[in-house]
Amino acid sequence: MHPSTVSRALSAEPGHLLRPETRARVAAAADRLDYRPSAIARSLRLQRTLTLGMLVPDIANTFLAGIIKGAEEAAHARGYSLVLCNTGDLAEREATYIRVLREREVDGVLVASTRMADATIADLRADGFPFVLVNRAAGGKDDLVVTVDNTAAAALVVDHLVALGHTRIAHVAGPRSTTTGSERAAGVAAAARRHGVDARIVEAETWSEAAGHRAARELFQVIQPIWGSRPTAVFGANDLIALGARRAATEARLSVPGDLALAGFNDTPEALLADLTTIHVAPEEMGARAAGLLIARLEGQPIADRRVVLPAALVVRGSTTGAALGRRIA
Amino acid sequence: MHPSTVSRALSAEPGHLLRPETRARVAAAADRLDYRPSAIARSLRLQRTLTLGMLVPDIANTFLAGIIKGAEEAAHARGYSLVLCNTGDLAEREATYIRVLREREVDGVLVASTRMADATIADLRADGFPFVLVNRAAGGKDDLVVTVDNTAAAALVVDHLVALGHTRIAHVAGPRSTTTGSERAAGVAAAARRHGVDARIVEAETWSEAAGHRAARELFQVIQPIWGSRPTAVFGANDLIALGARRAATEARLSVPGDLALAGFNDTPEALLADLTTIHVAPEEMGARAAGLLIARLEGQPIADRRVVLPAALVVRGSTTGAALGRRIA
DNA sequence: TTGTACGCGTTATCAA
DNA sequence: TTGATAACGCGTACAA
Repeated sequence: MHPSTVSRALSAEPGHLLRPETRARVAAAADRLDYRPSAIARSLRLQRTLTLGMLVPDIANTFLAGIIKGAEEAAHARGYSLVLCNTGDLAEREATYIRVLREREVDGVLVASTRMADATIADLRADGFPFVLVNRAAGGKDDLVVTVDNTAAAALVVDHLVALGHTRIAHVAGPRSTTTGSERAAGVAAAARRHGVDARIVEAETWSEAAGHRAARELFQVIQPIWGSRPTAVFGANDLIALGARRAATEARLSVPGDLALAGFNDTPEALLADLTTIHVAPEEMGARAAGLLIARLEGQPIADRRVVLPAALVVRGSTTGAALGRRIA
Repeated sequence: MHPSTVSRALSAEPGHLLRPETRARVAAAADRLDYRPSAIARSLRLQRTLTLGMLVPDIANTFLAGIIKGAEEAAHARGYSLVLCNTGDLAEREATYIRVLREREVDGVLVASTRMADATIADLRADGFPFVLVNRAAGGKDDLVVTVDNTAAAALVVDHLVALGHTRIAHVAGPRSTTTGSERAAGVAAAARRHGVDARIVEAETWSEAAGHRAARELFQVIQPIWGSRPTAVFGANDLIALGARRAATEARLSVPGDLALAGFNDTPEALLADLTTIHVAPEEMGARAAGLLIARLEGQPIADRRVVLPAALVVRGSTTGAALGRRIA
């Protein structure tokens, strides 16, 4: 049996002419010896690995886990594997991972990391290395992006709170160094201005419950005295931050929604548990779309939209009943 | 410049004798051309990919996400990458993924999948393919395993409930087809027998909140009438199942912990949110230990313990105050 | 329809 | 100390 014949027999390409008998003989032998063609050797020859890299700030974040899940599923369905990299949103680790992934010659990368140093991403762009940005804004106009309209979604929350009658709204923003953090904060500011209501913005250091807690505690202790009276509503830039704010509120003897309305962003399982009003985004679809976009790019398929903006809808739950305003709404 | 010289210059191996000048010249050129050695070609030559596969039933499960995070971190620290595979605990997908991973010649696999068909794992064993089982029991005596003592941990929960005075305890078990599910159920049964208390066990179809809800609803509707009086405590085989049970309880107009004590397993962030008594396990350490064990095996390092059993401690929270028994405990 | 020859980019070995 | 050579396992152009 000759290697090239085996290769042809096992190839999915219909272009190869060989008689059924030979093909069958190869299949039988392969089965008997449980022969596995080496993807490594194939990658070396074809100059593609059918592998994608994925940069994520925190796997343990349930929203990001959903994105990963969707991406992995979509990638696998198209014959691609996914190499997962947890960056902790640290620029240094991001750069290291990008280097590792490129040495391993992944065909492209999905970047869900928000704090990605512009330099690193600019390198990718300059080198023409295929990538898709997920759940974060683009640097360049030509980048492939799957995201939500953070500014508009944040405004939805403010609209909702204002409709309930709130006029003093605090926003615990995500890190300003992240694209999502600054976009959502901008959305809050713009909407508040439009409604003519008062909004104060404090910044959480990270996208975690703990950082939300710290920032909200500072809000209640520092901002509130300056503001004069306390906010009647707090909007956390993601669900975790909102939950941290809830803990700080509890410590300040403020009940939710009795004394304080509370809203988050992402509609993670935690938001449902905590009965939190939030912005619903479909993470698995986001991941799947991103992987699909990257693979389309890799395989030279036509790309309709370079920027996919997924819908983001307000989900109203018990944490914003208006009870903080004297039960305006039952 | 000659390829082998470049290889030697860029190699980390200290065994290579070459003069500093040459080394510097290579480094300079590599830098100028931003040359990246091909990990693919190296893998082909060295017959190892420095890549691990990881089989997980559900990335979106926060406990598993923690395991993945720990494993990825540990792997990366040792120079390995991690290919993530989400199996949904489906035997067919597990088999497919194993095939893909072996074709890609990953050096070994971490198996956190609980429902892994014995046939597939037996294949790995028979072929001498390196693997480590994480958070699930071993099939074979010689397998490498990182787990907790599920039986003992489940007994801890029963001990706690009995100490509070509960005598009718219901366990919403995980799927019997999973090793963790059956071990925890066995632990409950044994502990109940030892204490001479009544325990009923129902089975959730999956490790999800929804399945926990369904099973608990059945518990309240079917088992309870048979039992005569309702259980005063429900122990879910993981936190999600417990939260599903809580929802079913709420629907049955039972308050927690007023009418019903509730406990879970894993101490996920959700358990903290829901103030759930649970068994604390350190998922990141579990993942890290598993990756470490696998890499030690791959690199021929001595292995002290083939079976690592991590500590599992009871964390008592508000969901089991004894209020269900007329506030035996304040 | 099948066989032959070559190259993908490394690194180990041997020769210089 | 460095250069030359072979081999890892595959896919493909070309020859037979």
